[in-house]
Amino acid sequence: MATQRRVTPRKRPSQGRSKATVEAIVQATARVLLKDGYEACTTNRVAETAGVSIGSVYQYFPNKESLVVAVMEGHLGQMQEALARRLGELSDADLPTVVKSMVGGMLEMHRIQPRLHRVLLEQVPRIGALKRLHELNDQYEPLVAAWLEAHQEQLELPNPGAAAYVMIAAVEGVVSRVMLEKPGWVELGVLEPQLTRLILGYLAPHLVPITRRAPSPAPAAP
Amino acid sequence: MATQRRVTPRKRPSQGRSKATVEAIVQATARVLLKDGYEACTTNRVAETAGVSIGSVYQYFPNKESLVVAVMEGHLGQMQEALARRLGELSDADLPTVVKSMVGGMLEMHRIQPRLHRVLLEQVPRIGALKRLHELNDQYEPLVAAWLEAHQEQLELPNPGAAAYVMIAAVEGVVSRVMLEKPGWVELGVLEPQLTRLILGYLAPHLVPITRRAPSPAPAAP
Amino acid sequence: MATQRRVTPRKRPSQGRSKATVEAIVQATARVLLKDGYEACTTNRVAETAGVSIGSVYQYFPNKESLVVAVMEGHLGQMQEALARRLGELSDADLPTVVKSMVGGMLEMHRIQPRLHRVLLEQVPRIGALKRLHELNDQYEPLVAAWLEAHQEQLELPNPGAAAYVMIAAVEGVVSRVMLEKPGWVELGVLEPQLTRLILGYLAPHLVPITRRAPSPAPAAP
Amino acid sequence: MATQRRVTPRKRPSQGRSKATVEAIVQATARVLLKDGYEACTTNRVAETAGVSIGSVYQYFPNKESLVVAVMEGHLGQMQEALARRLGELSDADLPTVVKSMVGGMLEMHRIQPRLHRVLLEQVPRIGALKRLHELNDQYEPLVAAWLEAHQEQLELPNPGAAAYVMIAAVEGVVSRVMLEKPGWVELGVLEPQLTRLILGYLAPHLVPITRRAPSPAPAAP
DNA sequence: GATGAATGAGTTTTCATTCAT
DNA sequence: CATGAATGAAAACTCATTCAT
Repeated sequence: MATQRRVTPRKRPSQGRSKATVEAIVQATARVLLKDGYEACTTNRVAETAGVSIGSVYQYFPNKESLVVAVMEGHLGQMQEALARRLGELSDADLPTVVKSMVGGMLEMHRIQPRLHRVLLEQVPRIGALKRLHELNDQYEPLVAAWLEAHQEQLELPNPGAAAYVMIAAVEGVVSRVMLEKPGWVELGVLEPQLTRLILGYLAPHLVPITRRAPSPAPAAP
Repeated sequence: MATQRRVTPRKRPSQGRSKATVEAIVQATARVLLKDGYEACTTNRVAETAGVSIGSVYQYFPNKESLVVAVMEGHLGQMQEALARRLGELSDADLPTVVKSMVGGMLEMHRIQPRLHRVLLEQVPRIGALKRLHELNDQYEPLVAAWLEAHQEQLELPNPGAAAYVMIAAVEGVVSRVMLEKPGWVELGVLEPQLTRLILGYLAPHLVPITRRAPSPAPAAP
Repeated sequence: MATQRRVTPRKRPSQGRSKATVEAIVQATARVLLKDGYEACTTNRVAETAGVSIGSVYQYFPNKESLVVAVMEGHLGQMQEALARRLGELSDADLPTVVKSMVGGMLEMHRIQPRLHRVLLEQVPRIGALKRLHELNDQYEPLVAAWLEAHQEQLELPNPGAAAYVMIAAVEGVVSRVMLEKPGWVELGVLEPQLTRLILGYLAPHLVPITRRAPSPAPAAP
Repeated sequence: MATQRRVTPRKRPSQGRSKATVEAIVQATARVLLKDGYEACTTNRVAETAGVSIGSVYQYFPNKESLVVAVMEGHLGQMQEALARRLGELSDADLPTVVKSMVGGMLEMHRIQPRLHRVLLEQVPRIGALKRLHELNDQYEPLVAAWLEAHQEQLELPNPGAAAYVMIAAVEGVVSRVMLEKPGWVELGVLEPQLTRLILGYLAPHLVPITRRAPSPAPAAP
């Protein structure tokens, strides 16, 4: 389809000054992406915004794509950390805790630079931000799968192998979309209980507390 | 952020000859997108592939973006139809039928031109394919919501207002991702029961059949 | 410099219907020139404005330039007529009458479609409207020269051969410019006496009436 | 009518190298205009003629029009200077001197690149060369008007407010036209005395020397 | 004659990238 | 290392003109 090319930074900046330059360039790229969109994000504009010459940009980055990739990696790295903080250890946690961790982690990681996230997802071609986001999620599949396996008896899983994957994908899918369409739901706390129920109902329907006549009214979509 | 511009076709073809031309152009665009990716999808290449002159392309489409939009609209239109066929009427269906329709409809609509779908999602900037896909889904929210409301008694919904939305988003999120990462699951019939259980567990956990010791091993991801 | 090409209409319309079509096309050209300027005056737009197909335009006009030339010829023809009406016969007129005729004729001919005149002069390249306008004026040089020669005795002309030319050029130059910069002057009657004096002072300074202390204030430039 | 767009240079050249580039581009534009006319004056041809890449042209000029404007500004600047040299100070000069300065200044400024002048006037659309030329002239109106006012007593002006304008327009009109139609007249010295008489007869007819029976024959128009 | 779909050479313009200073 | 002038391939797009119907 399309030709591959190097997207990794050209050289590691060793000295402090260089490191600052590289940082400035990456931040400038993010800023331009946010302010003007991908199409208007030219290398010259990035250089200008960063306050360096275009030559300096090419000192550290082999091409334009690598600039955007650097921004994406930085952003995904932060998301990764946010998720890791919550999901890091769930070895001996009980089911509600695990579900809560998962849902909470997903929500938290999507609170990081949501506008930049949107631009990376919707506007940047070829970068494969969606794929990388999925991969990020997938890293936790083994962890979740392991826990599920370890607690199989209390669960009602017809297909434990697929469960971790489906569960992660479902939460990520809902959160991701809500962030784009109804960001208010996250802040209002509407989303979290729904997701908790969604996952709990999936893993262990018999443990879902019976909710008779919920008098709580539906929230207005923003 | 970025400036808007017209993406609607320039003029309606009146004669039969020109109608064929327009069709050829749109199909050529899709073909080039698939074969060479978005970046290589230049207007001249589209014209060449369609077997028309570049002038004819601009006779009917104001700019490059409008070409891709036309492809997207055609594709989403087909998806829409596929979903509508299944979800069209669920007024007096029972719960399992409704869930099955939903899940089945989503799966079916994602079977349409999955490679083109992927290109539109991952490579085409600014077009907002993701957004449009979400909008397509959202059209069915009222339908599903109405059904949920009509059958509230047999359900266990703490927040019926959000339920339809979450439910659709979850299924779409999982299906969409599985299509990209594990397309085999769909054909193998792995996904459908999982999604059915996911939604059933969400809407009415007390109705999920108890599955003791499923001896079926997890399928290997392709 | 640039290549010559045919600018005359392709064929004379013989039938009434064709004549109407040609007329419609020429008028449409003028209308588009006025409304949108030369750059936006494309053949297709002219055809559309005229309510005929582009093919019909090329039935009667060999190329775009001939369209604009036709407009110019029509316009200059009208100017020509206006001037001719005044300058047609001055054989036995006296000096003030001749000068008045000249100045009046120039003023009158510049009252014809001044906005179209401006567009033709300022925007249309290659057509040579300025040159044609000069040529139009120059047609009257022999007439004026003959009169001057016939009345040499009462004049004070050091170079009667040049006088007609200079005189015409001066009046045309002033009128033309005033039309662009201070059109109000023409209507207010400011210009005519000045031009009369200019020419009379040139041809026969001793005949200029002595104007002591003109208390009339200067008119405000619009 | 037509949309405005930027015609000013894009960036000021800072280094010596780029200053030479800009100069080469402007000169090349003038050369191409002269040699091939406006229609054939494409940006690529200008770049080629200047010996720079097309990219360098767009580094300093936002579009084609701005190139031609730069040429026009340069040309008008030179004209301006030529006129200023003569008209700069006429505070305490006497009438014949002032008239001579005016006429001489106009003639001199029209000796500057007459062929380029013609191309700019006749071929270049939208640039408004005629208007700018008028504006250039008009700058001197106050100067001339002030002088006229200061010497009102010795003049015979029915409308001093209009006099300066009419006078300038008349001379410019004649000179401009003679340059196009009878350039020889300027060199042969035919024009200057005629214009002097024209203006003198306008401002102070009683001061025009009586010319009896000029035996000099009229020169043949080239 | 009339139509308007089709043409395609030719233009302007952009922008990632290089490299002399 | 930093600079920014210079590059030029390549893209989008226009519009006068032709010609089959």
